[in-house]
Amino acid sequence: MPELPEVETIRRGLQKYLPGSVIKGVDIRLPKALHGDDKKLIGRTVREIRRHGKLLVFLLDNGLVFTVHLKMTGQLLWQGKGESVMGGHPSAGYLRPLPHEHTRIVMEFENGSRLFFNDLRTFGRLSVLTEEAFAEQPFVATLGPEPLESVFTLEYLSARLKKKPKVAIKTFLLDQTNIAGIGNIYADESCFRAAILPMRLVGSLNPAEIKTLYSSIKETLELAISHGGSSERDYINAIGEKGTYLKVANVYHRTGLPCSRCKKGIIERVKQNGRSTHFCPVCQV
DNA sequence: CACTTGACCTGTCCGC
DNA sequence: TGCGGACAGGTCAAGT
Repeated sequence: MPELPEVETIRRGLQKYLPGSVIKGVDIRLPKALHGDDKKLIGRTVREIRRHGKLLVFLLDNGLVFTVHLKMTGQLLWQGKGESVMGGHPSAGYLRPLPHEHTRIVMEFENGSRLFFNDLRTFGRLSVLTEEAFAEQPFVATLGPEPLESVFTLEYLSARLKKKPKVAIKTFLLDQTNIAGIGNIYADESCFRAAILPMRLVGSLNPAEIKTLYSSIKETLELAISHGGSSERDYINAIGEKGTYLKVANVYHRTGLPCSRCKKGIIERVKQNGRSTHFCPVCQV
């Protein structure tokens, strides 16, 4: 489900409400959804919520963290004491009281608020570990730079692209060790913004195109965050609201519709690495 | 070594 | 209406 803009939207919501809350209990309704020792969470205070790519990291006191990866259909919903934030599922197009049958973990806090982890497809995970163990996780240790932070420079992107000339541009963008947080929607949308075909090989990019791709990635992600992300079916933020990016999307889920830029092309969809790739065959070259 | 495919799951949607 | 197959935001292991 969620890519950088969606996870960042959830993070901002949680960061507003959660810090200072003390964990009182953890109800694990699907055992495999939690890795590590949940008993260590009891009595800990949530200090801060960070994001590394698509991974949410909850910093607790005493050097402990818990992480949440939502994978395809995960949701994190915060409910204040006595409030009734509803959990969307799915595609149903309506919200239901929490917990419901796709609620995998419920965290209860001393102040009466609760955090619900819903996940239809059960790919998502909550992990409890020390800060050191977290940093050593292969996925974290090899994660590429945050595309909206200063570490992600044009020079970095150029150098990294030069190392993988034979892979398709979209494949490069989806590889989390190159750049953190880009998924299928924003890979396609970034390529459209850059007017570059996603299936082209990295080695075919000239310096001007690399520069355009660089700014397109940043602009696309910033625009998506400003829309609160994309709600295709399952995604809702920490308080149950949908994101509106798909209303301004140019190619994702617009197969067969006219191109918003050149007005001539009809958006096409092809399979690339087993996933859908959307593009305008006329103005993306 | 680098790249591709299948597996992990549940659910929806489309065509016949 | 029923049924089979394709497809869905991600990542990892296994295979080529």
